[in-house]
Amino acid sequence: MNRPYHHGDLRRALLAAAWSLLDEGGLDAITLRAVARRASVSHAAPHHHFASKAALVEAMVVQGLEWFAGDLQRAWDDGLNAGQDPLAALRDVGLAYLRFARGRPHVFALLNRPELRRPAEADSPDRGSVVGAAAEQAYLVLVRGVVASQQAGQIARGDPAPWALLAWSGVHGLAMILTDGLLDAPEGLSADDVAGILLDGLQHGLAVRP
Amino acid sequence: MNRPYHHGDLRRALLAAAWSLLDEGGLDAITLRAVARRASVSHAAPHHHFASKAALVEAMVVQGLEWFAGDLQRAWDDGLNAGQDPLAALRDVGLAYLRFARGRPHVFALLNRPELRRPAEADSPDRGSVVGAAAEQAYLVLVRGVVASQQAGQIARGDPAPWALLAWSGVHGLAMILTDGLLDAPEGLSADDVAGILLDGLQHGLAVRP
DNA sequence: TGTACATCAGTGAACGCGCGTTCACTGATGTAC
DNA sequence: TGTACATCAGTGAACGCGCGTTCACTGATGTAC
Repeated sequence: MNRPYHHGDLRRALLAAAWSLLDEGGLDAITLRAVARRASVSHAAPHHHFASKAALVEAMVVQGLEWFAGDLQRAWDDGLNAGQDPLAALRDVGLAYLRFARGRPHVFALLNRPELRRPAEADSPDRGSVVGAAAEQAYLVLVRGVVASQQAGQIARGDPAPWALLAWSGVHGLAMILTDGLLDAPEGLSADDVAGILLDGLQHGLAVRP
Repeated sequence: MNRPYHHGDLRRALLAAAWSLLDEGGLDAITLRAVARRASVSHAAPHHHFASKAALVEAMVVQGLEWFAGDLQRAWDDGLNAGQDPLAALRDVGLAYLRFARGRPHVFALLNRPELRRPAEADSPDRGSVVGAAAEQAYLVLVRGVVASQQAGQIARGDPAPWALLAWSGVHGLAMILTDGLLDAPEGLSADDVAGILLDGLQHGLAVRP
């Protein structure tokens, strides 16, 4: 292959290389040198596109959060478009959450590394807020779902935050258990079964009590 | 201080040093050299007590799981001894879970590193099972609580595993959120408030529906 | 259309760093007699 | 109670490793005229 001296789109290629390394070996597998190697470029080349390793990882966190929030939003929209009531659509958001975590466990784990979501040093004062804004998008999908369910009379009125937190905790906890967790899934149950059980339980927990 | 040439209890001192490093800086702060430094010993000394860094970390995981399971068991016993019904005692187990996670977030995170709970290589074939047995102790506290609640008529009969999973997911998810998570706690709520809300929600989700 | 030149985006050698591990060693301890 | 000696538990120097980063460089590209 007759590669020109200039790559043309190295920044994108470096990110792609980093994602594939992450999927294969987790965060520890990401080093600037490995990324450069996989992109078939000298190990100093990435510095023209990312000022430091931290900058590369930050770009990944932001992109990962966008994917994640996008998946959740899409599940919500699709549910409503299919004529579901808000609580059922919210359940689909939970399923999308679990599907994301199971489909790309290392990406999911990356998004849950708190030290990557805080400004590391004074050299990037706005880092926390950029990342924080991306994370907020995901949370807002959930809160909007809770509010819509309240308006439809399916969840008790009042501050939606506690309900959103309950739902998020349950789904997040199960996602951790399935990908990372202390527990194995109970014998004889598939991950989908388990997800269904959890979401049923949450739905009962959230539903207005007659 | 007139330290003798032989330390006397270096293995224990090394573990203590490793725990304090973990609490201060997380898993990445644990290196054999740093542990030796903190124990005021040359950096080759730990090899007389731990064959490798992995062996040290494994010892920590086992000890951490024992602490964790012990806290849960104690909460359950104390609840029953105080005359509570099983579901209320189970709620106290959840509180103990959250208290452990918040009190020693890096220890909690350590217990949730799946790569540390699997045998790393063929050189320790029984490693997974030693660690797994420790983890199982914690889970069994929960399952026993669910079974007792079922016998008391507070949770619907049948396979306790799904209920245990629901409870574990909710508490585990909240623990992750409070220590590591994507979300901040809702404004104006303390972590204890949030824990109370979650546990109320779970209790409603678990309770037999009249 | 051609040419001069600034800028961009790579290369490859080199830096210092902390790491886990190995090694020959030595001082301290405990035991047999 | 002494003494010889094996064993234990440290020391400190050295190893190779991969890392992030820096540097002087050079080939490719785009632009002004």
